[in-house]
Amino acid sequence: MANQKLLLIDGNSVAFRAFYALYRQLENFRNPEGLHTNAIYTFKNMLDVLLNDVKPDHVLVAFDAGKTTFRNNMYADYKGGRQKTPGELSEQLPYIQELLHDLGISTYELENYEADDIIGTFSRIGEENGFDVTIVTGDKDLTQLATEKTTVMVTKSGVMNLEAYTPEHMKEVNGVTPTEFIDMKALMGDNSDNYPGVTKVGPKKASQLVQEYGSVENLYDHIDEMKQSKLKENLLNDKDKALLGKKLATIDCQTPVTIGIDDIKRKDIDYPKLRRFYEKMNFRKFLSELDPNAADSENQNDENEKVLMEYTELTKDNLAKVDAKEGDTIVFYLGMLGPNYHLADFVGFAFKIAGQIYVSRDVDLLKEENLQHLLEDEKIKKDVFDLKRTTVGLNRLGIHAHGIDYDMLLASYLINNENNSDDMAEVCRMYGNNSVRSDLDVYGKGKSEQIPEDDKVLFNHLATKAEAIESLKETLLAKLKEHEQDDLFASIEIPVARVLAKMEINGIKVLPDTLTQLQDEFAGELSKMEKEIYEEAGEEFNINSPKQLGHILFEKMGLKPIKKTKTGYSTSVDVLNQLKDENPIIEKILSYRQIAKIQSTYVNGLLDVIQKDGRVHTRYLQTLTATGRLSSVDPNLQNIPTRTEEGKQIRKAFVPSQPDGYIFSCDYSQIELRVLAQVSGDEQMQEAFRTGYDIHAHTAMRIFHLKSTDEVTPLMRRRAKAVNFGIVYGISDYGLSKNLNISRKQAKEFIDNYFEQYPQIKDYMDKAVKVAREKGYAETIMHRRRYLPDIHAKNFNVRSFAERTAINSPIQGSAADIIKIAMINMQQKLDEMHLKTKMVVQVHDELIFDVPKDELETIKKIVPEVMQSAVRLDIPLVADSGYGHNWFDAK
DNA sequence: TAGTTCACG
DNA sequence: ACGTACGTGAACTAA
Repeated sequence: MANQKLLLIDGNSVAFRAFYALYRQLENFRNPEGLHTNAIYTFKNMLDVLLNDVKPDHVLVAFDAGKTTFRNNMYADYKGGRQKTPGELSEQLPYIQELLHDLGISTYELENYEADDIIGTFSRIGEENGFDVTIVTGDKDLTQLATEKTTVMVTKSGVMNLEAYTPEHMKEVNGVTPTEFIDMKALMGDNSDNYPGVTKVGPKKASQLVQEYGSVENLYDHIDEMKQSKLKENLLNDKDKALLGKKLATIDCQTPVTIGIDDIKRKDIDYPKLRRFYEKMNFRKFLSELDPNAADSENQNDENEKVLMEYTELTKDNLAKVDAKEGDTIVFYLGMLGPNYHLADFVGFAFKIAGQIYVSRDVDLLKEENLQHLLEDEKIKKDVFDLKRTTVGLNRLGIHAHGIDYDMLLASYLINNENNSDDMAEVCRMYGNNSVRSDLDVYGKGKSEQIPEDDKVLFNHLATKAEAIESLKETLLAKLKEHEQDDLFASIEIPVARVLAKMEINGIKVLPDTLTQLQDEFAGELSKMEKEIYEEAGEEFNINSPKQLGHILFEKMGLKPIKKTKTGYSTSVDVLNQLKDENPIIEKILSYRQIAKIQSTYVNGLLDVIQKDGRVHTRYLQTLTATGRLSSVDPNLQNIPTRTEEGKQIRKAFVPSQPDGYIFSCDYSQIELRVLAQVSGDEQMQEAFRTGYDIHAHTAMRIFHLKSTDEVTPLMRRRAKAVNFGIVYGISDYGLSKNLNISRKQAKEFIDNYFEQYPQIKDYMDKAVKVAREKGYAETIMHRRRYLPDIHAKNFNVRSFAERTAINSPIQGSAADIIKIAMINMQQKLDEMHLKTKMVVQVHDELIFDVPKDELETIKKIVPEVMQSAVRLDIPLVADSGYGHNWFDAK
């Protein structure tokens, strides 16, 4: 018979991980009493996985008892300086214990000892009683307990991802055995436990020493044999620290526990109590798991209680009841199936007017005179969830919405774009409203997506949405105000949403014939290249498969793999570029890839999305990016090729709606660097922009210490340009060296020179990071926020990333603010002047127009003017333009 | 559905 | 000593 299984869990450490795994959801996980529940929820999820995997007969969850332990007697500062447990977590700990008891799982804590020691003790007891032991923790310290019979599982990222430390795995990771790991820690110290170890000895050196000497004691016994070095000196100086470290690092496996192995056998689950617990915590998922049969009625009750709302179903006969007058504010919700509102089926709609809710599944009712009037009258204000979606949807019904001044989706995106969702249920939940069911729930997904047949279900759904838009409006507006974002909301995002709706509805004309021509050309080239590649390779294979390609290049042909990915060899461009000279096949693969990309993504991709009107209608996602930029989908019009000759051909298919008209394009010159010059206030760079220099040449002159820009060579300019870009991204010498293919040292020199020449930019970068640390977010010129919780991360990489983000976001985001303002002003100008020209595409720093022949001269004049005057900065904004009979010629 | 690659600013 | 440029979307393969 197989051994019995014992599962030991480090309660505090796992709760800690669980808490931070869902830290971003902290405020979404609250029970009705306001208690945070994210750690409890995640802990239970993880426990389920463990119980299922390990199938233990005995389980113990150990907790830390008090503040001080026997280790503090040896070293007063043990764990000193550690940030204290956040209140939002400590309030959850008692409930985790309660949950465990309801589940029939024992918990234990022992005065004067840490959870580690309890676990050590029970792993020993378990082994002695013939158990296979599994330990689960978020703390690597416990890996010293790994033996042939004991496996230590340590959380990697999040909670669900565990790394199993067996003695073999320890050897792989640290180069030492589990017991030797104690000596390793003694030498290197432990920052988080606040003991120092030996000066200048880190994990690598410590591991080496332990491998050589076996233990700290043995090392010092033989230290005289070591030849004189800084290391030896440090070891001698810090001998006390090393010996103390060893004591601190050693887990006590002989603690005087007052319970035995039989006491921690799993007991029966107390279902009634567990149910009450889940109810108290508002854990609907676990409740429905409890007994799936009862779940339906449970949910039903729940729903009835919360959602059964008063509403009137609208029909042709009672339409007259629905009425509002100028100055009134009403709520409107238009339901559509699926994300693409240009094509989606209508589901129904809801109004809330003067406390009354009206619903119907028949959207044609909206065309009835009084309803259409409600929606089109500018003076009757409408509150909605997703202005753009609603406007485009109504437009398909021939209704031209006006007077939508409030959009719940946009508001919640501005308040916090981090966990923003376009699912209304999720947005509501963030603000403590759980009444709205998610569309996924109500409509289903994929093949089984459908409109509920039951009127009650559908109407309740629509009604709760109308209700929630209204009931949360005050909260959201107050938040906007608190963030000083009322202006950003009302004067930028709402108006730009209206502009975007117009652009999407209009679409841009794409000629299928131009694309099919390209399709033939590319198909010919591709099959030719394919043959050549097969010949060189000596066999046929799928060139598009990185796996197969890697096999051919690096195994069959013996080229040296430069980079690896998670799954195998990397075959990306920069790898292949480095291998170019090795074999002629490389060049062919590169060209093949390039053409294949253009063929599948752009030629075929675009052909698939041309609508009946001969146009493509993209959707601009206004509530997605972290920085405030737009993104574009179905199709993405923001990444149409421009860098290669073949790619550019695609642009020839984008044409004006009238055969003799023009595509007019206007883009900001260096907008991000100009924003940087503005927000940093750097005199040198501002001066360069004011005098209209070529900014990259100017930078080259300065960082290479030249007298004039005449001395700048193309190489210098190229390098200076890369540095300018790097600065915007939050530069590092490594990144720059890789980008420019130069040494890291040289890259560092460029950067140092740069900061010397533009000192205020350096100040800006430091300040951006500092401010983000203090406030927890970065901000654009228009108060658009980006929260950066990772700025406090312990992990260097995670933190560094947040720091670069703190530098980049205000720059990228302010540039996004500026072009949004330009778009609003531009549309207003087009309207005022009654022009037929349409704004059709936005590509971050560029606007594209569909211009009738006779308006070209006007447009040439007003577009750059409007863009350049969007905001007033200390330096000029410059916009360059071009035009032609298609997008290709518009440059 | 995740991972890789590559198109854009 | 750490291991990196910032922001996106789509196609494809392979599980």
